[in-house]
This record gives sequence, C-alpha cells and structure tokens, in this order.
Amino acid sequence: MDLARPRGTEDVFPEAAARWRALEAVCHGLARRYGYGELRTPTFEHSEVFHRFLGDATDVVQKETYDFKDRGERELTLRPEGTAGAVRAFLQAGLQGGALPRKLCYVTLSAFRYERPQAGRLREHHQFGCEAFGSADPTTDAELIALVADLLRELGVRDFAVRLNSIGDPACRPAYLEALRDYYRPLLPGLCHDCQVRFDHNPLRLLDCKKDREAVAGAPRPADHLCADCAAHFATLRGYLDDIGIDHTIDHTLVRGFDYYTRTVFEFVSGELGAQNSILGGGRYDGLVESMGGPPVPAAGFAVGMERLLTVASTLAAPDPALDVYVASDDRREALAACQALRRAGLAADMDPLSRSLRAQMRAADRSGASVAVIRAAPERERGVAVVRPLRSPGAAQREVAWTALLADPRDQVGA
RNA sequence: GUGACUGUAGCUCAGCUGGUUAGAGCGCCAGGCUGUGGCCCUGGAGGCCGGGGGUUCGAGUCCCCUCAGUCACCCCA
Repeated sequence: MDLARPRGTEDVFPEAAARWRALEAVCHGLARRYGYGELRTPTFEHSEVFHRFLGDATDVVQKETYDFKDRGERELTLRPEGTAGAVRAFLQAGLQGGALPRKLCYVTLSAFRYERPQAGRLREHHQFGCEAFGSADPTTDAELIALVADLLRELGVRDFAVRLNSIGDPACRPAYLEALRDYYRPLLPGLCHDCQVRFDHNPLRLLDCKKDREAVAGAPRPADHLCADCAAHFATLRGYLDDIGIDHTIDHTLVRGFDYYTRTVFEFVSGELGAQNSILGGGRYDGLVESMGGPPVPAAGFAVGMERLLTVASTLAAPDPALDVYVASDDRREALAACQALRRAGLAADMDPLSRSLRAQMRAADRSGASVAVIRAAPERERGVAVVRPLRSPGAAQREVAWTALLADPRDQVGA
C-alpha cells in the first residue's frame, strides 16, 4: 500500500461519522444554551499569529507546528489550537469596539501538531472550544466550567474530575516567580535536565515536572502568592462553583502549557483515557488580546479534544439513518426509475448496480437496513405490478402494487 | 525527538526449533432449501507473508535498514 494516509491522521467512515455528527449536535446545543455563537476561522494563519503570541517558550510552537511558505513567500502555519485564530479574527473584525462581552465558539476545529502519535493523540485532531471576550468577571470563568461539566454529563462521561488553579497576573506573578526561583536555586544541581532548562526559560513549568516530585511538593504555591485582586477573583470563582454545584479540586501544580494564561486555569481529566488523560484545558487570558495589538480586553476560554471526548462518551449511540426502501430488480433501468421516484418523494432508496441475483439483492436489502423491499422482475412485469415486501416487521405479509402507481405516488404505495 | 512491542487474505488471527502447492473463522461471490433477506448446506474468488537488503542449498520464519501501527516518555486536547 503506497498511498497511505499521513501519519497521525484518521479517515472517518459513515459508521463512525454518525457518532461525530451526534457529538457535534451536542456541542452546538450547549454553546447555544450558554450564549456562544459559532466562529469559523481559517485552517492556517500567518506564522506570527502563533509564534509571537502563543509564547515562544511553549513546546507546541517550538517544535510541533506545521510551518510552510506559500507561492507568494508568505510564512504560514497550520493552526495548532483555536484560541490565537479566534483572537485574531475578533480583532480583525473590530469586535473590540462593539458590544461586549462577545462569546464565540468553534466546533470540530481541526488542529495540527507534529507529535508522535499515541493513544488520544493525533497529528490532526479536532476541538470544540468556547472563548468569551470582554468579561473579567468570575461568572464567566464559572459558566465556562459549567458548560463543560454539562457537556460531559450529557455525553454520559462518568469518571471525570475538575482541576482548578490560579496562577496570578502581571501584578503578582513576577514576585511569585522570584519566590519560586529562590526556592529552586539551591536544589537545581539535583534536578532533571528539563527542570534546569525550565528554571531559566519558563519557571512556572517547574511545577509540572513529574520526575522531581519532592521538589514540587515543597515549592511555593501560586495560589498563596496572589495579589489582592487575583485572590479575590479566585475566591469568588470557587464560591460560584460551589453555588452551582460543580465539584472541583485545587491543583497547586496545574499551570497549563501555553504562556498566555492569567489567573484561572482549569483542566478536566478522565480515568478512562490512559496516559493522555486530559479531556480539556482552559482558563483566563486577560493579556492576550492586548499582546496581539488590540486594546486590553479580558478573555477566557477552553478547548476540548473531540477525539478524546468520543472515546469517553457513552451516550452517542449511532442513529445512522437506514435506507427506507431497497429496489430489487433484474432490470436496472426500471430499478433506477423506481429509485428516483422514491428519492424525489423524500425517501432513502437504493438499488443494485451490479446485476446480481435476486437472492443477492435481497441480502443487500437486508443489510442496508431498509424497512421495505420493492421487488420487480419478469413475473411482476407481466402483470404490471411490483411486490412491496416489509423486511422489519415479522408478521406483515408482502403485497402487490401497480407499477405505474408506484412511480406516480411512491410514498403511499410503499406505505411510508 | 527517545524507548518497547507489533506488521501473514477485506477483517480477526494460526503458521513448532528456517524445509515440499501459506491455513482457519468471519466477510464477499455463485449455487441448494423449486423467483424473495435473516438460519443451515455446497462450491468459489481473494495473499509481491508492510517495503528493501543480507545470511543460507532453501526464509513468512534468522540478521540489518526502512516505513507503518500500538503503547509509554516528552508535551498537550
């Protein structure tokens, strides 16, 4: 097989696609209930949209993006996530000058990262995400978390947990990072290589280390070093979550991968998922819009991995619309005419284009899920009729209808 | 980018220590049960044994390289 699909990508055939459509319907329904309107942005953006504003220290930008030049020598990048493009679109449309808050969502947004494929991880995956621009209020953080909790409940995901943290803002984070560095400086020689690098480039990620557990356990906690405003924001958010009945735990080591987060960060994890157990990540990014050249517009959002959602969802039984009618005939011209009459009447009809035996056609009819088979061969032709045979109701007997009536009035003749 | 395991018919897999025409189940096609699906029976088609190189009288079986899949690290959704 020399024409294989690229590594880390998937083909979705109709059986599986039905689950996707069901999932998409759930996502759209929730977004609507929470007041988020759909935003569709390009699959690729100018590279600097991601490189400059997602944070150069993030691994995703450093080594995982698909970068290319087009024939006009423009430097472009396939989007590795949805937020940067949403912010870009928000600014380009001048929405910051319009009515705020502006709440936008995206469904089945394709995202590309050059990574080694693994359970729950692809090079092209899809996200459902929501972004709320223009509100710094904790009710916005709370509603985003609630939306996801509702989503998981609706999908029948049993085993999930909400992890929450606050990592401060430009007012209090510098002091915290100093405290963190002071704590780590003497420990540094004994730590892993990654941590040594993080110490200089991205100290917050030190908390993320899975190897140097003891060091992390004794480290100063972000939530203990918040300024008054951040602390109040965090406390209010937790109160709101309690009010609306969302269980959550504070994870003092939760910092998230992208640099743009401020204050609230959250993550939903599932025990059903394997090593890549994060279903969703999100948080507040009050500085991002401004850093992308806009006015200071606070914002918050999340993104869920839809493939991961699909593996943990239990309520998405695939209700793939079965065929309504299968036309079995030894004459393709007649079969086509009957199918067209049925199709134009709004029914799902199909036939056998391969001139197989009546027996084979009946088997195909059975497999197709059609509720009725129309049979038309020599004996029927002599009498100017067709047989209408029910396939799904054991008791029902087959009957004959006039061929001309079937073509003229297919719905009634077939009993649909 | 690192590591482990795997790669034989459309699908799921057998093929012992290298040895004659590579097998099974399911699926598919044709036929039988007297034009009509599901059950049963008979027959049939279908395999550069992932690809390349090597060792050997001889390789699906051993060695090397490569590609792909799976899982883990890293990171993230």
